[in-house]
Amino acid sequence: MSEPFTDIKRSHFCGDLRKEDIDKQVTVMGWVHRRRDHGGVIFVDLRDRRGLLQVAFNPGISRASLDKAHTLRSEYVIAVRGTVAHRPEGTVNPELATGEIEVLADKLIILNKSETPPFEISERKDVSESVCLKYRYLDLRRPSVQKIFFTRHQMYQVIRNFLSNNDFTEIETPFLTKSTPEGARDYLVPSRIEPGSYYALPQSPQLFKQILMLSGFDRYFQIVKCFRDEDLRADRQPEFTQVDMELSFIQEEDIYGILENMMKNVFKEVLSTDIETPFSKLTYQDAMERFGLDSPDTRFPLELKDITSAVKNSSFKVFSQVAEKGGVIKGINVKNRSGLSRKELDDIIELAKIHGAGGLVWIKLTDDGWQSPVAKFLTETEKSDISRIMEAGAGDLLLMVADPSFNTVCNSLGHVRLHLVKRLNLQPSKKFQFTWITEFPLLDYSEEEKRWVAVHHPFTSPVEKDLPLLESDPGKVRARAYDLVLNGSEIGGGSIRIHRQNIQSRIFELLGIGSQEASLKFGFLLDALKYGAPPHGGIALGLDRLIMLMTGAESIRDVIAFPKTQKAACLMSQAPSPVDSRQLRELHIKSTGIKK
RNA sequence: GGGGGCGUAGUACAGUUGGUUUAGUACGCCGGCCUGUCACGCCGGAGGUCGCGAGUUCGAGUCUCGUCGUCCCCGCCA
Repeated sequence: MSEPFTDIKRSHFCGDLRKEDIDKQVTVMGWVHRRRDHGGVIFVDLRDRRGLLQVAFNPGISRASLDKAHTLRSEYVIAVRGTVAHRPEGTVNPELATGEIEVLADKLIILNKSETPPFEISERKDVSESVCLKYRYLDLRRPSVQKIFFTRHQMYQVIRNFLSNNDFTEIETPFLTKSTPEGARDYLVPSRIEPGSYYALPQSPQLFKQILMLSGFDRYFQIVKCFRDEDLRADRQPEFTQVDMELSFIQEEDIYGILENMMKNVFKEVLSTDIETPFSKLTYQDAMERFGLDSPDTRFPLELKDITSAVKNSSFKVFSQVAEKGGVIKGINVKNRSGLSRKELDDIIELAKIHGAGGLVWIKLTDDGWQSPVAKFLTETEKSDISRIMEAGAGDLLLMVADPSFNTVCNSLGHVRLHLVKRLNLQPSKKFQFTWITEFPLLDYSEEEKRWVAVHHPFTSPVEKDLPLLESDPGKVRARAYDLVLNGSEIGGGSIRIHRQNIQSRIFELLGIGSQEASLKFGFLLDALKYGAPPHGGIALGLDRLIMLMTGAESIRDVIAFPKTQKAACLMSQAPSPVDSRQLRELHIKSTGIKK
């Protein structure tokens, strides 16, 4: 029978009591973590958000409480009054922070009972993720799970304090906003008042934060949810949190400096870790050339080398034909790994193919010479050129990819590289390696849409001296855009924006967005730009990913209190779900879906 | 949209070439015993739509097809 909660007040958290509290009368409240019933004496591990505390029920202290304690079960919510006592000789538990003491209970109140939970609230997690997510409220009771959210909270506080102390103002922007072209698919919200019209949930507060700069706030930030209706990944959720910021009268270096200081603070305050500043910088081009990816993990060697010049005339047709088409041949030298098995090589080839490569050529440099399916095609000159470029010697394993597309070569080898890092269990040179990726291309030609599309977004400023290339060679124009990469994960990105209307018009023209369409889609920003826009720029960091890296979480779901599955469903609330037909009528919506 | 993995008591798993009993094991749960345990211990007990639906077969947890859920990846997404 659960009892009323009156005339009783908690005096301490369970996890906070120490031997300094011995002889104190305390009242603690929490959940029955575990009960050990010895008949004549009962121990209960009582859990609250601060930790575990052993409560002893002893007939010498209170017969009534002991009798009542027999009825306790896992996850009952109880209040216990008692005296803090040193544990008897030999019964101290060094595993517990409170292990030197226990509370001798003289009063027990059962505040609430619990059904047997579907799984133990234990740190030995042998429960599948979908069961955890269905009962997320129980999963969240685990101390290790709670710890992530305490850490996350702490990170928020450091960020807010830092930015506030640096003249940033936190301003909220609308969630019910306007759908914009470009970028990700929007989540739409139908308008009840305006039939056939829709709001979109923001993919980011991009346009609004630029407007705030035009309004003269000078520095803005917001810790804010963003929404993107795209397929999920281990590090992608449909709604996620960014710290979004925008600054006026600044250049790239100003933003780098502020972010570096902010991250220094975050890591110091939250993890007591000193990180190195300024962060290293890599141009997009160098990142691709050396690491194959635009979010390179630079903590490991195994860099890509370009061997096009060495094999462009090779009698191995795959190489020579790719070179003829203007493609490249790149390779990785895996030092002292010529002993890798056929199976492992096959896995690597398969991985390269998944990432777009037609295939992958391997060469084992053994003491008996070059062992490879393509060895017989290579001349001695070609071999020595390859060896020179790749700094290869006996015992090494060379992996090469050739493709007409530079990006395909880099991307596939970049992923092969990461696979090798994991497979060979290479140790990172640093725990946290931040890198700025700079000089992204402004535009990318979309074969699918047959037009140029913005790599970052359409308001990103081109590099001033590349402006003449806008019309002549758009693919060569560099953007004043930058990404922040931590240990091979992109955790943020931003750019200096276009604040001059004539340049914005040229960009829209390139993107095939007519002036009519432009004013329809984001006319308010274009209008605003006419009224004295200061030079401005900003950045946004994905806080879910950042906290993942800080806590070592394997999945983004681990750092979100109520995450969604890969099909964007919430297993706890059962969202999304069908709605009443009356709701649809009010919203002037008729579903064409055929979910049985 | 595509490729791959997984799905068996509350939970985590085992289940052989398709044929051994009533589909097992551990934890949890229920009952009993137990005054120093701490993943307490001992004795006993209950608990199964083998995800769902077809098919092959004398016979399916096991094979085939479909479907649903979940995870990883490609495309997509900064």
